Amino acid sequence: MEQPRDMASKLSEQGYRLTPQRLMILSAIDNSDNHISADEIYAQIVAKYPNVNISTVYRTLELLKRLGLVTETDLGEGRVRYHPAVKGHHHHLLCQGCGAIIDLDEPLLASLKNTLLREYNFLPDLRHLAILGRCLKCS
Amino acid sequence: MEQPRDMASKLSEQGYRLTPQRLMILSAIDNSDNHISADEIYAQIVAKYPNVNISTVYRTLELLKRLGLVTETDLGEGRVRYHPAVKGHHHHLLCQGCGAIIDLDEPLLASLKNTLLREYNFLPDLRHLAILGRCLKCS
DNA sequence: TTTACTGCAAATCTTTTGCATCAAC
DNA sequence: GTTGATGCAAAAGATTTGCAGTAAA
Repeated sequence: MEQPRDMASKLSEQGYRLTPQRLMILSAIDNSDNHISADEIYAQIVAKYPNVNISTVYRTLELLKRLGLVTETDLGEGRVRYHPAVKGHHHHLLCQGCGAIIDLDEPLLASLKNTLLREYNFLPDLRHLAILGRCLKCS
Repeated sequence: MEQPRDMASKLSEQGYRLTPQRLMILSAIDNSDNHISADEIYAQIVAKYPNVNISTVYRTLELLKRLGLVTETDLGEGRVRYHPAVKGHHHHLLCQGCGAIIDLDEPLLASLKNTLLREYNFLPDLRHLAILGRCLKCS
């Protein structure tokens, strides 16, 4: 199995410049346990490097998306969250009581995928699926 | 089976006023085949009644949501869509190629719901679920 | 040296809100 | 006549963009 090269190497391999801003954005994304939003990335960086701009964060996220290095998830919060594509695709259970985000394993939805293909001729992209509801504590 | 009374009657029964703006908003929602967004409702009304304001649309949608008369769906378009609750809950397949919205029947996801309950102690609210992907033509 | 990348400011887009007026009841 | 609903204008929050200067290669 090939060791996944890190995002910075992939950027420079493709001819994109490795600026300090990009490196900080990459590490913020990579170090985040949960999925991180643009302004969380920004806040984390501004703390150490006060004159980065949030538009740089958005432009970098746009680039990483285009290159398939990060994955975007819309949890219906009115903002979008990102996480590294190499960490694999998750499905998300978002508790509307306490806000907990539970990651779901990929195979669980395989049968749903098959059903949709078979009965609706629809090829779902389940990589960014988010399911809202309530966890045990909150229900 | 009780005949579902229309949204206007329910509003006035609950002591809310039936203004012409509200009636036009209600009929826009009710006549829309697909799920309709706030600015689509607004555009439709302004055509005939040029001095309605979009904030009235938002305030009415907020009210209808609170009363359970309309249902909100976030298809990840950066805006929210609405449809009458009496038309039942749908699950949505959104084709990212051609934009088609395919409605899915409720029972289809029953087994998913059961699995999430059993294995994750999570009670999903599947009423507003949207699944992105590609239809036969576009895949 | 070249030109991709950045910071800044301003624009966009959706949704929300304060406030004085207006109209449904 | 009351008070809830509206229009207007402005604010808010996320994201995008134009532009001139800067720095990675």
